[in-house]
Amino acid sequence: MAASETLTLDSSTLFLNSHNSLSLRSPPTPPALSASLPSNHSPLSPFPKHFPKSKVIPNTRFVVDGFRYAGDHSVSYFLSHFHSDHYTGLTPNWSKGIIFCSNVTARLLVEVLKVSSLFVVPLSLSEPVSIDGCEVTLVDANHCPGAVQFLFKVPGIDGKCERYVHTGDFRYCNSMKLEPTLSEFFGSDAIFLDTTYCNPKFVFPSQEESIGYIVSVIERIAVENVGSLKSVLFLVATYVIGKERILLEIARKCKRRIHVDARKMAILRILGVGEDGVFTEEESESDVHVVGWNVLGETWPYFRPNFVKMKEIMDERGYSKVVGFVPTGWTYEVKRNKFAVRTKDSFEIHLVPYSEHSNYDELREYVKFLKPKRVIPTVGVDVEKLDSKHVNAMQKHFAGLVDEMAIKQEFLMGFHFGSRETLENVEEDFDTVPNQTVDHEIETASPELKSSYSIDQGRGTHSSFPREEPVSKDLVRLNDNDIEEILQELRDCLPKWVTQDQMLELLSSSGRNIVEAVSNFYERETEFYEQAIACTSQTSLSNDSAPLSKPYSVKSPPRSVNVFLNQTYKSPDTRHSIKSSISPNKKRRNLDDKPNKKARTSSSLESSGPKQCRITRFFNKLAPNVSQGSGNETVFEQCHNDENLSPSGSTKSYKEEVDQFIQIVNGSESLRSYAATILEETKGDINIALDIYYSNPQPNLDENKERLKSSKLFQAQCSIQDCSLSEENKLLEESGNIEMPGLPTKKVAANLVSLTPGKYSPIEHACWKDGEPAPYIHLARTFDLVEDEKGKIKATSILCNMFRSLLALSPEDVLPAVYLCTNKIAPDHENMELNIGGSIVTAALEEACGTNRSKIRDLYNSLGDLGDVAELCRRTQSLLAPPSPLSIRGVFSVLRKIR
DNA sequence: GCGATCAGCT
DNA sequence: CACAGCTGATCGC
Repeated sequence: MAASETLTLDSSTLFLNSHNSLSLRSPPTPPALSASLPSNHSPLSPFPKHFPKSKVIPNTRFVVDGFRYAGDHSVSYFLSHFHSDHYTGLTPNWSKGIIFCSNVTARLLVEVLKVSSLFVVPLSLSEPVSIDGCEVTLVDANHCPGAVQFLFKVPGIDGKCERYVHTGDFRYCNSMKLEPTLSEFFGSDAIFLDTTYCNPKFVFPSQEESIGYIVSVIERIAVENVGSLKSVLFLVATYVIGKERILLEIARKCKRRIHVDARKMAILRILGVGEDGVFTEEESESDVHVVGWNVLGETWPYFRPNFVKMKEIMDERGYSKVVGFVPTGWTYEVKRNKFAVRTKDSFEIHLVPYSEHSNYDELREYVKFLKPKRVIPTVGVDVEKLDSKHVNAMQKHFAGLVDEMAIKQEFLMGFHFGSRETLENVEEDFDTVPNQTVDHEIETASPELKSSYSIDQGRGTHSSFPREEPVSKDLVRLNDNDIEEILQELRDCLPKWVTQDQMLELLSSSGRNIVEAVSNFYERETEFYEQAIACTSQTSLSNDSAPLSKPYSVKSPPRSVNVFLNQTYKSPDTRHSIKSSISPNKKRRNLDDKPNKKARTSSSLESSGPKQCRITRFFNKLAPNVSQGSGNETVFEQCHNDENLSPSGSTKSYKEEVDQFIQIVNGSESLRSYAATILEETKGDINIALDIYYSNPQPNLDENKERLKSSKLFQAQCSIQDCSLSEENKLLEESGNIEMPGLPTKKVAANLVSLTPGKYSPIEHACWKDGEPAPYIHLARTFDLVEDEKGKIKATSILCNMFRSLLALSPEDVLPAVYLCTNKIAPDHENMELNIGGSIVTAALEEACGTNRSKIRDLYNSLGDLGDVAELCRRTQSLLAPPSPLSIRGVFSVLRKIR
């Protein structure tokens, strides 16, 4: 097969052929078999409701290591490696589907487990094949011989290709970074990860170190006993498949043959290791003998040596000393260069940590390398039940390494799409999976496909599956009508000022995926907006995108399209948090007279957008580096420090900031003194200064200045930033009803939300108006209060009030708000965990939505954390808002409104 | 009676 | 604390 060609397989065809061959071979077909054989016109049945998520690849019928769950729902099975906990369900009578695996595993299946080769399809490493319209690649897993990881490219809903990595059992090693195919899986939709040792407490050295230790012990003891012939017996405990490397390395480095029993020898032959005679079945030819796993002692729950057995063996085989090695998965007793040793009389047992699973750091390294959208643990969780608590706990270990923005965005999208989700509702999409009915295959099935081994050779055809990256840049292959249709769709979803060129760019960089294109647009809306301004010099713009509709002009160098096309749209350099200037590190830096110009510049430019960011905007923002927060500091302490650190000396000119400010707003020098005043007030914080400026669009300077100074709102804003809530409240209580044109928030005391539920009016006491998107400040205030609140009942009530306002005024924002509550929260509180439990949020929702606890509990148990929230919000929405059609346009118009 | 599954043990 | 795998009891069709 030429390298450029891709073998194309179809599991249904293979399956039917195998069955035909089977019945030809043994004419009296067992009734059970014919019953289980799918009829020609019945499609595969849907996956069972509670099919383990970690064993099925979304949007396919591919089942990985899930033979015990085999059934009529699939004929495409994958086996990552030959360990019984992964192949349980497979028997010599297996006939429920085609098994795809590595060559080595295929041989083991056929020769050891006696599975019919008709159902086994071996695949080569690193050679993509097309199976059922999906591209599948096997790469080595550095586990036991034959163990592979599976890489899947699955055609997605909008012609976009979804990518999944299933590691099987694996131990990460650096050479994986060199695997060329793997580079196509950066940012995969999910990685199914072997989380066996996903906990920092499991520490073990590299395999090389462990092997080195064993070798050194053998050599040392051999030298010590050099006088006496054949006196010391070395025993190495292994299991059936795995840890062969230890044996090979002992043989190589100690220049010894290794004795194994006949059974082990047969396996080794199948594995193709030790062909050059390193292994022998003759005891007398070696003083290194392989023994079964539990011969030297029981390993669980803790190691208990079996010296009795060792003595038996010693006497049997005529030695005077026995040294055993137990290569256990890990040991807690790893001291510096010392492994645990148990000795008695002339026996010693060395417990050697030798793992064929990744350790904690390696897992994180791999996830960091691939930066997937999700991590799906395959081990250590009860895969049968979707115990989301466990899964979530596991996933926490990878926070910051996964593409969190993508997850959040997807999550929001899923919400707007209703049930159309990728991972959560996998089974609902099974009926629509293409090419997966068995009916038409019978005609296309080639009669010569008697043995699936033969398939491997002959029938390679060009794959219809696109080989290029999902982010395809050519639109050439589409005809004009298609393009126009897509553009129209996009036009409906985007603000009017977006140009056709910009839309084409978006489409191109999103692989023609409209959903993604729109997402990307909102990611980069500021840049696009600037481009539009630069190109058209318009000052008055369409008013259908709320945040950008205000006619303020932005003077900024027109950015060339290429500049940011060449950037990843999530590049940290271009996506600064809108509030990043108050994140602890930066703020301190600024006050230390070491302003980070770059950071300030970009964050200021960022803030040239809306004055009051929306709740939903959070999801547009780059995930902050989680390690950056010190963790224990609260915002309150932080701000306190700031005040101490910024005495009157802060009247220093802020010249750079003023320059920036003027450049951002419109460049007129007449603004200079005004700008300087605001910046002085805001201690040089351009973000706030801009907020203030834009909240007073008519700069009658002196008057404005005075107004600003006395503006309770301004002070309130500052104090929100500074987190001195009591001050703010006092000011707000004194304040009248000064109208602030263009400012979305009403002047409402920050602490109203802490009123008792009876006294709190969700509409009157909210800080924004009906129909408007909810502002962050709503959450920020609530979180401030809740954080300070010790009493659970009070905290619940505060949150409850918060949700009541959201439900009443901006129901669309409920979900983001819940999400923010249960995870990271508003920008002001970036890098802080809200110090409340999910139960309080639940209780608040319960009260706010009028649901009862058991319903929420049920949802929580059946759907998991995110699902629970999404479902809850869906229900809440259906109760409190008129049901909206879940069309794509509806979705985006909703999104547009939110933003 | 048979295969699938599980507890218990190595 | 969860590395693999065997065996015999039990379940269920």
